Amino acid sequence: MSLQKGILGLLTLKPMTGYELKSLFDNSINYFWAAQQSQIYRELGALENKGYVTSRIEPQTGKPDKKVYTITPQGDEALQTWLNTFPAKLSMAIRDEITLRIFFGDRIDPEELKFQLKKLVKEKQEVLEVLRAMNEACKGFMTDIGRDKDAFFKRLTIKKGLLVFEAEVRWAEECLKDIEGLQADIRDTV
Amino acid sequence: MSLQKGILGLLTLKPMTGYELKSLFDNSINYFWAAQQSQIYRELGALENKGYVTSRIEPQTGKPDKKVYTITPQGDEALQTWLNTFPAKLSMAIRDEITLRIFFGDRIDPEELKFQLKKLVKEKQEVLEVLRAMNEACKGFMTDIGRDKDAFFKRLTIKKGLLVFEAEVRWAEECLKDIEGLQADIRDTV
DNA sequence: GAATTCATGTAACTTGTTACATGATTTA
DNA sequence: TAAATCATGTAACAAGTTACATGAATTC
Repeated sequence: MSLQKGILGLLTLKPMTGYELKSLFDNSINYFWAAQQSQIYRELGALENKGYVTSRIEPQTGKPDKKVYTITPQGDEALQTWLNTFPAKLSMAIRDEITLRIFFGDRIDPEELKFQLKKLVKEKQEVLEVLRAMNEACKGFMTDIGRDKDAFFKRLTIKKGLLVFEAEVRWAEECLKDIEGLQADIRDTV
Repeated sequence: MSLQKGILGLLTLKPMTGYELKSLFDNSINYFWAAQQSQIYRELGALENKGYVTSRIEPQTGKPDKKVYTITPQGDEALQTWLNTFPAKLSMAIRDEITLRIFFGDRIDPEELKFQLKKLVKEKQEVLEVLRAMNEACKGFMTDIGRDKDAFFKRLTIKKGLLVFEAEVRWAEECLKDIEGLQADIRDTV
């Protein structure tokens, strides 16, 4: 359901094709809501069946035809209803594979583990750089606070990514240090 | 797939029933890997088909019969293979509903938003308290470091929960402050 | 007397993932 | 010439969610 609401929300910005939606997901909200392209097309179909979006085909020359989706008043209302009704439990189920592996870390070669943790740090730091750039870009629209409420909320979500990913990087770095300590201890006791 | 590996990993501790596995998931690794009871039974069936676990029925008096699952050498090997082969991308797709809602926060009543954020803080802080207790409990097994490698890795995962959830609480609290600031600004400019 | 714990599961459904298929244009 | 971009989707499968069904024993 939430993916449908995410699509509706993005369509309030402007009418878009499935393809454009996919790249918007990837470039703006991917760090807190990921979506596959096949899922987007599927959900767009479902939304059209419900009358929450309409589509029109725009022929193009040289490029494939576009199918542009527009949110309807009913779609807008459905989005608003969803926004007004928070679920009983806000924190969702987590599935974090790297942590699961580390839980069974005594069965993994420490060197391999360290290699993977370093890779994780690199991955997360790349996202952090993007988020920092996004944050700076948002500041521009924030000069008169309270005016651009939209940029205000976008920045809150960016801040979430920054704080959480920074915590993850810090964790991975502490893990690296601890594992090295463990290795040194094992060498000493032999 | 990972859920199956999680089940296999927990079964290395001791043979267990689906019911016991569910409560182990809930009480120990829930904060980084959640599982539904119906999913656990389904995956246990799949694991049995693959020959990764075997089951025997233990009759009980007064209580329903138990079906105790034991990991097989093949299951152990499958787990080991999985632990040795890390995926190309370590960070998994995130779906974080509260952040999605805040992204469209300009369409939500600020008072409602604040109420929900406070609820989120409370939820997360409850988990944090459990994690802190778990962390203290683990310390007991850590007096001679390097010995109890198992407790060592369990603590690393606890640390992840602590750092990430603390970051989330900090974020929610900053959000609350920022939203109050926004409300004050709006009052002033009217 | 109602709710919780213990213990099994099934059924129906919704979401998410991976791979495939098509085909022109542009960039490296 | 190979890869990436633009643009549509389908098919098959894997994983996750919600609700239902049964039933004794225990606790509030």
